[in-house]
Amino acid sequence: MLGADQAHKPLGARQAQKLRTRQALLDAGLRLLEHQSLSSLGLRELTREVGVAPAGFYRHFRDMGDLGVALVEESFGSLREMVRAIRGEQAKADEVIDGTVAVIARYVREHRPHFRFIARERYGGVQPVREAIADELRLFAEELASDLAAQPESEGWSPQDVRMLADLYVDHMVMIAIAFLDVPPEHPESEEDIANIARRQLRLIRLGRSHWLDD
Amino acid sequence: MLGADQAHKPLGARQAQKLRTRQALLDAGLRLLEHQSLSSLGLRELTREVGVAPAGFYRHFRDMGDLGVALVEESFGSLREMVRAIRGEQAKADEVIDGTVAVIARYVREHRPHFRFIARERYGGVQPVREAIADELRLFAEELASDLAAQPESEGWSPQDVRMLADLYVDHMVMIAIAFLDVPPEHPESEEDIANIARRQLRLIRLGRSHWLDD
DNA sequence: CATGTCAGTGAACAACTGTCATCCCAACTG
DNA sequence: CAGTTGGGATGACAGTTGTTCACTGACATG
Repeated sequence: MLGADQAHKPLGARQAQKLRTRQALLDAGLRLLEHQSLSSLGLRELTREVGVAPAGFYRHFRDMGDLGVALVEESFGSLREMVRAIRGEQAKADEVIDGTVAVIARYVREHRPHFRFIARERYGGVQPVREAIADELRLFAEELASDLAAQPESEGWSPQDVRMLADLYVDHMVMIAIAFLDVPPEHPESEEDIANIARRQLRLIRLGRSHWLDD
Repeated sequence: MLGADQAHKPLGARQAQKLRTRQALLDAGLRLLEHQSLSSLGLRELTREVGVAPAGFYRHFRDMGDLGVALVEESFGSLREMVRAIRGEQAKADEVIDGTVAVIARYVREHRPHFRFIARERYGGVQPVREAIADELRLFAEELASDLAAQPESEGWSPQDVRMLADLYVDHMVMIAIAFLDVPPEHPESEEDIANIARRQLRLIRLGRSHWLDD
């Protein structure tokens, strides 16, 4: 009755199976959502794909929006690794930009369905999912803002200006990731073109940043 | 059999009525799409709202995607006026930015359902609609690029760099418009906050532009 | 005035949808 | 080893969905 054990090692075979079905539902959902949006995904369509009775869905999720929120958390979970990778490396300005674009490209390459889902549902028809994505992105922007504020280039900047720069960066990084989504996975030759444009755009923003206090 | 008359004045009462129901379908669609996405909008749900038999829908559109594409054209039709308003005025740099943000705000205020539709379906589940939106935005970016290229600030710029700047501007203007979407129409007091952030972001991009060739 | 065109109708189709009460049986608990 | 728990299956419920069809009647045309 108390849910998962406090110690997470000895997971009963009972709840292990439950988690497996839950994960199967999430995986199948992500697969089906590659070519349609969440609001048009049917409960039976999903359970049919997994091989589970329709009623079994309710053992794991209240409704489709609930599953969508779970998918948001899963997506941003793997994105958080990407963020740490960017924040970790301290290097020259151009190297930071190159590394950022490379990490975005890698993330999209390795988590394509996840990010496609995020892009599609960011302004999609299911409100709780929209809000979950907005929350995650806001959290992302706040972390980036505190990083930027700690850098010497931000000396003399007001907190509001740092935040507006962070928002600009986050919005644009999402746009970059979406651009990477369009390159066909079978032959990623055009990926370098997109990366080139993205790098120049980020460089232009950085240039604007370094002259912000020029008067 | 030849469709509409070449002279568009003497419109038969017959086809006038047809256009009226077609417009009624588009209007009702836009209304219903305010809180859901196109892929979840049902054909019967729409015809019921208009007061037309379900089969009557096919007299005007092949399917829902077809109606969606028509809505895209309608949306960008009113947006084109906004673009002309921005391109028309020639003024100091800061005034251009202020005017741009103001025009975006006005467009969203006056065509809120149209733009909400665009934002939701830009990466939504219906492929033809996605492509129609992408085409319109690409056209927009090309026009903006030719405008930018004609300005003295672009001297020495490669066409590719002008285009990457135009893409950056277009993407960000869309983000600004989406931000305006979230302000409640009943009391638009927070609109000025969003406008302030948007102006500073555009100013930062312009700053980067003016130092692009600095070395 | 007669004829044909065609936007819109109403009925019927098969397939699908979310939801529920119920039972089953493997896995846990003491 | 008994008893309880709970994930999953079953089958049925009442609606809804998109699509097709023959049709009607107001308009347009010759």
